[in-house]
Amino acid sequence: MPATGTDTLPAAPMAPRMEDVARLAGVSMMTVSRALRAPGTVSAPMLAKVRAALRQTGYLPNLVASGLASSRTQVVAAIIPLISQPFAPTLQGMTDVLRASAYQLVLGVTHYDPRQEEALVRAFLSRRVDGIALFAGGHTEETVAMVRQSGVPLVEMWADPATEVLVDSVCVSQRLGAREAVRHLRARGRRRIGFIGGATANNIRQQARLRGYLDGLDEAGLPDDPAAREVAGCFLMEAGAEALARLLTRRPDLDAVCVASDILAVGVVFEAHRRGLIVPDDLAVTGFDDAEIARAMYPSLTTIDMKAEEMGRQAAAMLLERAGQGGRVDLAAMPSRRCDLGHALILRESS
Amino acid sequence: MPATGTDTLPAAPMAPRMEDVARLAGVSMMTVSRALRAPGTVSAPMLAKVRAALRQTGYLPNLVASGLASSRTQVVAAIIPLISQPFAPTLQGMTDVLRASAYQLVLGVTHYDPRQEEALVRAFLSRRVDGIALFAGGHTEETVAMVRQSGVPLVEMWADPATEVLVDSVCVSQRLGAREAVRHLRARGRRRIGFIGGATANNIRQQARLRGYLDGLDEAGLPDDPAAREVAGCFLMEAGAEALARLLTRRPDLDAVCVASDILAVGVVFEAHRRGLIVPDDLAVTGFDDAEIARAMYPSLTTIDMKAEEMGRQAAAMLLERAGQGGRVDLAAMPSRRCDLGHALILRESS
DNA sequence: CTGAAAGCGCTTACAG
DNA sequence: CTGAAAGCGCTTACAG
Repeated sequence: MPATGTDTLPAAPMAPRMEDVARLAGVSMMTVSRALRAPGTVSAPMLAKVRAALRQTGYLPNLVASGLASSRTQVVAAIIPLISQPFAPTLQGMTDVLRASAYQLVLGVTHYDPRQEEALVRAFLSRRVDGIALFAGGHTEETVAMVRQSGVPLVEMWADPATEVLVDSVCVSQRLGAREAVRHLRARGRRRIGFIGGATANNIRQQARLRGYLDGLDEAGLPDDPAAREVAGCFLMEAGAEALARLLTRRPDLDAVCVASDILAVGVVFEAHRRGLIVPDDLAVTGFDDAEIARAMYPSLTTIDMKAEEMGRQAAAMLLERAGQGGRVDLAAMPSRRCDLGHALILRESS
Repeated sequence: MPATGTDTLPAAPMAPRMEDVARLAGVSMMTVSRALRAPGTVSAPMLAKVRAALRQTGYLPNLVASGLASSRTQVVAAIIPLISQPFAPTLQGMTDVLRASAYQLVLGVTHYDPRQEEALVRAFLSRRVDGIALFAGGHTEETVAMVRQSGVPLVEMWADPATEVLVDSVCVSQRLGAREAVRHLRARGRRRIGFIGGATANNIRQQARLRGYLDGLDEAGLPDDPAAREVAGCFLMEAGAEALARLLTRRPDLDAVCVASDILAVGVVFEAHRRGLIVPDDLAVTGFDDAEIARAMYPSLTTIDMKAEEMGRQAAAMLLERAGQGGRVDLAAMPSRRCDLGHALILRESS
């Protein structure tokens, strides 16, 4: 069977286009387009014809084409440091809100690297997303320049109220939260309160929490002892465990540790048990974020609730509002908005 | 100042287009397009002119337009049940692989609901993604029909090797894994081995793990005691704790529990401690997935490694390969591919 | 190696 | 309320 004529082959089953639906319904493309986006503006008989044709063809609108024509992609980007606690709930909150508005979420992970954040912002601007949610602080100059020039709606999440932000932001009181943790430990009679946190470079959250710890010591008239502070290598439980081990080598007499992350705090509690220390009797521990495990573990973990999921919901809502108002944002002219979620000390068994 | 003439207003700072770059460089749009996508096909002097213009304008290609023109969006969709352990590492693996190929990831969350999965598949097909990664099993008929008709490259993740899949798949031996967990507990001398898992409706992973547990009992000549099995209400640690509480009410003499999820198993261990039971002396516990906490907790958790991150990497790689080969997939004509990651028993302190 | 033309599948803006 | 025309910003396919 040589040289099969192309006319004898079944046509490639192309996805039906709006024009196909229109022809089948006996109306113009515009009527189909309206029936889809604003059914109220189409007469009942027309609408019925269109809907029948829609059903018959199994038509799926091409959102790439509509994105090009309308300059609105109905896509929002989320840029997070890691796909893990406590950021996963923030992502969850965003997808929940976006779903209700038929928006989709594109995801980028920076691994706490400002250069990777820059590459992601560039990629998302190229995709003409309708908004970008990212973490406050630690941006390169180029990232800031691109965002400003593009005018894309932007919201910075996990900012401390004192953080300088670019435009809109959702913030939580991280500095006050850490101070409250120290106050609480003092009220429980603890006198030698250590601190374990993550690296502060490019991480304004860890910076604010460390400052809050120092505020707390200061307020209590306790001296800051740098040897009673330790930095965990990364945000893994094991890194928290290792940090406690190093800390106890230098300061075996600590009776409390304020830990700037639940993930690290969980590792701290496990390491304490491993060493035969009883939490909280021998060592009180407070965490940060109120991750799932803080409530579930035994002993349960006293922590500062950062409202991770609500933060995602608010960020998505702010982005949708900007997008609904027309899209472009002039950073110089528009008033920026801030949503402050505060913080909450959650008392549990570990302190 | 009435009626400001529009010609006196500064033009809205539109993002530069390829045409603007071409004009500045004194070349045609095609040359700019080639310089961007296949620099090797452009002469050195031309390339230099284009690159200078690119730099000067700060041009960001419009990927929406190029997606429409080329029918390739460079976007892949991931549809997962929940943004949490053990799926977060799968997502992480996908983003890592996709980043290297300049693909982006759109995310959808089903909450284990086939109807939500269907809505997400529809939305992603409308966006003309170049591939979809979703979880094996639990699809509606409509989901299957849409995927088949669209011909979009698809890969099902977290399948058991025996699972019937639509096209390509990445699988892990969940049934064999559970059997091995029971074997291990038997070898440790345990005789009354209970089981805790999640709901099996729409969840082939939990189905396979339960079957593997029954295989293990059968192999050991132990009778299946339905009262020694319990279903957790959801995949939260607390649900695991509650499940153990119910189980011990009926069968207080269990000396081991095979748990079909690390998250649940962690809750089981905490609940055991809460009740003064020593793990593993009084109660041995095995988990499933090898989540971060399995290694970090004290006592550390014996578990079955499901290679969550590698699964994401493989799924992304398979999708990229299909996309690179031209895109459309004819399910009837093309051979489907399967990647089997096996499983591994990780021995730790809890058993 | 370079470019002019046509077209991807929609929506915007304007008529009627 | 409905429709014909133009255009969104690229790439494909074809010439030279």
